[in-house]
Amino acid sequence: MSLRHALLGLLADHPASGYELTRTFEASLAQHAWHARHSQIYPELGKLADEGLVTVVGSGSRNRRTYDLTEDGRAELQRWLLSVPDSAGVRNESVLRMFLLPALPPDDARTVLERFAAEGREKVEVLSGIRGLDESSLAFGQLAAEFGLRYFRMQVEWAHWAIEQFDAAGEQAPDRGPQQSTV
Amino acid sequence: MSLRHALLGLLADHPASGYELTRTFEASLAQHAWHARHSQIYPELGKLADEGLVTVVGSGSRNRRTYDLTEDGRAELQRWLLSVPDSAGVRNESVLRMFLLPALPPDDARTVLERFAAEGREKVEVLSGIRGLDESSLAFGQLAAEFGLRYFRMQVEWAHWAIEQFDAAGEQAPDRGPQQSTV
DNA sequence: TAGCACATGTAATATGTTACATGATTGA
DNA sequence: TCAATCATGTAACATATTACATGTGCTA
Repeated sequence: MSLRHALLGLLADHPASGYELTRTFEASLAQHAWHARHSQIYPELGKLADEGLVTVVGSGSRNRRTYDLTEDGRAELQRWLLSVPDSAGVRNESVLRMFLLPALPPDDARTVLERFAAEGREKVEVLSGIRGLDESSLAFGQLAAEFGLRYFRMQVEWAHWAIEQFDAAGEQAPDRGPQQSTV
Repeated sequence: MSLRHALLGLLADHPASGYELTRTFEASLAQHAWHARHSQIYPELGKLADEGLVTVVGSGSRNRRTYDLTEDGRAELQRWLLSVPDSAGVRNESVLRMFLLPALPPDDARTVLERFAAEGREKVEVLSGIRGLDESSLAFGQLAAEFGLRYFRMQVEWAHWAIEQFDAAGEQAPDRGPQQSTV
């Protein structure tokens, strides 16, 4: 039930439409926190409205409706934020791939690790630009951007460390001859 | 379809039963990579066996069956590891909570951040002990442990940074008086 | 002989993805 | 007027969780 709390949390920042919320998910939450598509967001907003946790505060052209938190919604959000999470239930396909790399021939593993490091460097560059753009208020976007920056720096450093490990493992077994790639 | 690749990846390390795989998920993958329960693992092993990607290589008491990769299974695993992932689809409830903290009164946000930092410190301590225990081979467990160590150090540092931000935001608006907690 | 860890299985429910569907508004 | 973006909705399917269900082997 994290989707509904994610929606409540975004609406706590400012009222928004389903469309805006969908784009905020893509831009801000999807990377490290929570991923959701519009096909899940629109029905959930409907349910939240039925339950009185959000309410429609405006409508525009193209059937656009703007939602805001109700008092009940804010209370539920705060209750959830202060509660102690029971279990994580983390899902991260990139990290899963990295953990399973020993199943590849070392040369291929290195190739994938280089790719992982390069992706991290690119993300760091993008996020370095974003940081500090809006210093006026402490919004969730700033917390997310700083987390992302630190995360991707860690990703790059870990990948370098992992490449060293594969190199060292290769040197310890030089009798196996040059490693054959499967690609 | 990452679950099946996670299973193939674990079996690439060594043959295992559904029960062992379930425990490896809990101990090694669930934290950062992929979470799965036995109720999902057993049926998926059955499907993988039907499709010829894994095979039963032994059975013990209590209906225990040990699975191993087939050649097809290894090929599929390597194909997947070398393919470029399309979209992440990340899910991490702890991080989601942290990003939404601005919805709390600053005092409560700080409390939750302290909790987050403390959790990170504990994990770092545990993982510092694990690291270097099995230096003989480069197994996925070592990649995961090192990633975890670096991740939780980052978590602690980010939490400290975030606490500073909340403190600074509080000082910029001292006219609002002492912040009232909702708890 | 009781309690715990081992070991597997499945049904009902909830959540999430993919694909299909529709149409308005804006800017080149 | 064409393409892109805005804006929402839903049905079919896939994946994941929770709860229920059964029994074995070990050890104190």
